[in-house]
Amino acid sequence: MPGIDEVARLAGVSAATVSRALSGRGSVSPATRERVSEAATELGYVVSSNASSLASGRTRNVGIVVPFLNRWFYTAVLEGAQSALLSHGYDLTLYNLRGDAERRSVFEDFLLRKRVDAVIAVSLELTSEEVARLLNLKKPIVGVGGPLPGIRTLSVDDVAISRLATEHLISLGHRAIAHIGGDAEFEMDFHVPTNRRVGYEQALTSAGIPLDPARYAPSNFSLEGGYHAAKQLLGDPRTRPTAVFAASDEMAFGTILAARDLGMRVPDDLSVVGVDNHAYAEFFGLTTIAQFPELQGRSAVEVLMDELQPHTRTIDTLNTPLPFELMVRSTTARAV
Amino acid sequence: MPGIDEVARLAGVSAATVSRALSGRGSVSPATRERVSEAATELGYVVSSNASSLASGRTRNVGIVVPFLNRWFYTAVLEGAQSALLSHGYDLTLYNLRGDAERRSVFEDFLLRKRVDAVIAVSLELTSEEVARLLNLKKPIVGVGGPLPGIRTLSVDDVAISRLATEHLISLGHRAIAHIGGDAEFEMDFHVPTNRRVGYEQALTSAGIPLDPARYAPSNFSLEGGYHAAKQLLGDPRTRPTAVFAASDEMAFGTILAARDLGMRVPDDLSVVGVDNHAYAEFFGLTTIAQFPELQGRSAVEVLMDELQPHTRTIDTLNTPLPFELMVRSTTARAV
DNA sequence: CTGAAAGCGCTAACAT
DNA sequence: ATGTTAGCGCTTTCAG
Repeated sequence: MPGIDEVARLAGVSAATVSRALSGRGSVSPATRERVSEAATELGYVVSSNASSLASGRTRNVGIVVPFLNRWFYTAVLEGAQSALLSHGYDLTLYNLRGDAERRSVFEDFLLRKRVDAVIAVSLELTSEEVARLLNLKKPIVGVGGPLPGIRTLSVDDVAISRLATEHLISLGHRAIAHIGGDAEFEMDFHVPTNRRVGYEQALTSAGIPLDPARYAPSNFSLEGGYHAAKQLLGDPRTRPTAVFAASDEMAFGTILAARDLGMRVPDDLSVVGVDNHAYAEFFGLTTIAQFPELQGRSAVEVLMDELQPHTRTIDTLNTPLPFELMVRSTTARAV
Repeated sequence: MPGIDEVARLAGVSAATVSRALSGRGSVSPATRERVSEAATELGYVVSSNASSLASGRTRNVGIVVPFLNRWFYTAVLEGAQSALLSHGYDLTLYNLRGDAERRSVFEDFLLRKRVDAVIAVSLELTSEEVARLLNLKKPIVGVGGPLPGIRTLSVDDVAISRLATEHLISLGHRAIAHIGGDAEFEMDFHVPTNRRVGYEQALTSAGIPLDPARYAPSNFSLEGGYHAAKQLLGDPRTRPTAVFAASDEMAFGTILAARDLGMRVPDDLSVVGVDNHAYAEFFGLTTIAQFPELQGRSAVEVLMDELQPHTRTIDTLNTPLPFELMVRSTTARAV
């Protein structure tokens, strides 16, 4: 492992120049820069991130905090963020909060070690103390997926998404439209559910369809939860809805399976629409609202990079609202 | 952000003593240790990992390299590893290889920055050059899930797993047992498929059941892939198997859905067994072989910790073969 | 058991 | 554009 001095010697310059040439900060003549690069590759030199960080105060590393790993949405955001960071030359340190002890130590120790230049918080509901600790870092922070008080957040417009989903069903002639959303417990961590429900209700109201509490089933965003909620909703043939809007694709899959088990055909007897465009959505032919979580991760990184290195920005993701898109497949059809 | 000197001043000792007291290396009297800890908490002091790493050569950070994030197995391993690392006070830097450019820079730049004390490679098929680079780091490395030439690896016994799965079917009286495994392309990244097929064939042969190439369908370990492979296998009613052993739960789910679509009942007309104990397995009532990927991640960390801090080890995960377990649910039944 | 002193390997003024 | 000089904030000999 050669050090900067050996590169300097080989290139016939000082260590300072090597540093400048390799990092791109400060001016170096093209010729020297070239010689330095060659010397560096020849020796297989790679800067020691610790020494560099200590001296410069920059770590080229961002922390990303997620509540779980085992849900499709988080890993997709993570992939987007990871790949964007890599292309900017940044490392990504992962903090998974699954568990109270872990949660405490992440906020009270790990994030304070000055190992990160910035933090991305994914779909987290944080206590005010946790938010305070984050802000105390005096580092750029951006949230993805859920509004955090005092922290800038990238989120899709959940109300608009569910309005769109519901309007799609209405436009197909459905009026008996049920909704499977989140329950109180789930709300704690996401507060996405409420927004989705609001959009659903707005759409119904605009269409002059009265709201019916019996058409709402709380669930937990999982396949299994969706299955049980759907059974509940579809069980009574006299009150059966003709369409279900599920607040996540996984719950929509559960709904499709429940409908089959009840002998209903999708979409003939029941239309189903979800939200996410999950990896399985195409397989199930699920009509859904895509929300591009990878892009969300990517955008979060762009926002941070813009703060970290103000001139480097390529595209203006900062003021673009996050996109979503209705993907019409084969689980929705005209009401009979 | 207070520095070590302020803590030293408040505790009335030198910076060296603070360092010793807080890190646990070198001897400090209990009384002093106590005073130092108090001073540290009072000031909210947390060591700067960069300064510490630079001075000590230890980073308290391990890198984990995965080929994808969007498969259940990887995130499960990741969760296990993350949580184990956290409890040891280590950070986890994630490298996701999805893409050639990314792959190159991970191996040629990122891993060389001396930011990690050790590396975990998950289910990776590496070129010999990549392996060489890893070994060149002179850092502890452990693989999870696939044998890497020259690198110690933790893997379940895939042959034994699939022998068990197949024997379970045989013991239920099945003789027409099909297998859905990996295809050539997939083999590149995992080489798990071959082992699974070997176990399947061993079990059949031991039971005196002749192998039939028509009973094997290659696929790609996905739900969709399993679905199509199963349709192929089950399509002809005259040659239909009475049981299917799928090399992953996702493919098993696909098989179940394909069977339904063909009007077959599971397990009455068809028994299905998978491998993984995927999060959805219980929902589908799938009989499967659990392989505890979280534990695999956890064990990988224990192995590394054992090298990094030789005396600290709690349990002996080093010489224990990785466990797997047949979970009998409701997709397997006696052959009719 | 504790303190003083010498770096770890780089970067950032400040000169030139 | 480049070199010189101080550190960045800790850890670790080495003394005592």
